[in-house]
Amino acid sequence: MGSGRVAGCTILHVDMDAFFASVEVRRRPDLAGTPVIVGGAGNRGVVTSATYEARRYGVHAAMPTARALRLCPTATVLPGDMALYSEVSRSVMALFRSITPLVEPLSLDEAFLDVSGAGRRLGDAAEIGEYIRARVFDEQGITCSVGVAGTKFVAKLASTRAKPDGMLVVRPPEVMDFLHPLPVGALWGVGPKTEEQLLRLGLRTVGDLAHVPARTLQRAVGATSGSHLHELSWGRDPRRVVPHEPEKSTGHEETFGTDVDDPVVIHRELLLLAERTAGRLRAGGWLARTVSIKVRFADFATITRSRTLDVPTDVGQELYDTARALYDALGLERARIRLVGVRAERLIDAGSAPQQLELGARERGRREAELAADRAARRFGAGAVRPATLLHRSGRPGGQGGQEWSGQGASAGQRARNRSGPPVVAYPEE
DNA sequence: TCTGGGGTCCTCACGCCT
DNA sequence: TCTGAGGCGTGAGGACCC
Repeated sequence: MGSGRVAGCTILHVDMDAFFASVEVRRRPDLAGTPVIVGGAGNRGVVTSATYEARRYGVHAAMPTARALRLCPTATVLPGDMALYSEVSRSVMALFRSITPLVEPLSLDEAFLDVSGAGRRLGDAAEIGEYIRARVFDEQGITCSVGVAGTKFVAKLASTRAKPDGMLVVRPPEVMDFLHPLPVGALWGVGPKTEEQLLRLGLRTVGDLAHVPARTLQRAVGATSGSHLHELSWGRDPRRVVPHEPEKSTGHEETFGTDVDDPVVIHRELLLLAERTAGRLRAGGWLARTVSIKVRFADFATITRSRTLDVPTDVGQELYDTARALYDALGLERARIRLVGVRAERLIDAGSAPQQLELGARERGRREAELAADRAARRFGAGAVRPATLLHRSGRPGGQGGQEWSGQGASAGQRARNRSGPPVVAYPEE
């Protein structure tokens, strides 16, 4: 594995190394070579990214920040800057697309590339991998790791093995030698629960799994997952690199700084989350057919409830009305709530959705107000315009301070300046 | 130790319709 | 007219990924 021509290998998996933390170090060179953690700093924050210097202390993503700091007291904790990471991500993805149109982003920091059409121009897949690594470093000042293989799944495992700042090529004849010694948990789709089930069957490695009849696996983990895992264990993965998959859902959720049992606070949070979700729907040009809510209780038990709408919508007030009805139907009497979330599901393209004759003037007026709010937000920043009740929020992280002006019954056209910040306008709720 | 936020996919149960 | 099977949509929950 590693050198020479790479016949049969045209799929690259490119993964930025400790992406968020690396971007922060680029911005603050004084932190180079030191442990840096990006994540929430509050009592309920978790690590989203950590430099390799921090990982040496056992710090990893999804770990509570408080615990990470106990393991690595000298680490610098930074809150994160998604706008900056998105900008770097866009530049990196643009570089990938200059090499091949077949780029499938998986998240901000990783993507699959099918370079079968780029060979004549740039060399074989391994040469293209090294070219990408050099250009990402030259242009962005951060490192990435590359896996090269004949399938997406092996390419992804290869990039993981190559980290940090490396590249691994797995040619088709080498796939079994590469795969079979790996622990079953290395397979895509095997998380802690499935791994536990497989270990109970005595299956520790991918090789163990490959030599068990597919029907045994299907009995253990379900028909679909069982046959899928069996195929993967033999290196079979027919999935192609697909440049664009349409979004299926979008939403927001938020964990309260401390558990909440006040229905007024929860309703207000649902309104905020519904407004944000609707803003995303309008920005993406989607309508939602289904609204779902998520409620997590103090003991971490989590429930979801959903309802399909008669008429698909991108209006925050309509999302909120449904979310609130779903929440109220739970009949929770002062239960202690840790988190609430609102999601818009079963999205359809707003442009292709049939016009609803029953869409009354009231709803249309509301939608126009929210569209005006979107325009104001683009001009003055998120949160410049919002429903009146959200101007008087307190007791939750991210709540707004008292510097703002609330225009009672103001239209989006009415604006006022607070003493130091951007204009803030409120529109009344229905 | 005490668990964020944004997603996707799968399974199962249930009601409705043919 | 009744009944059962199967398809389908919907809703809930769990597992997993980054």
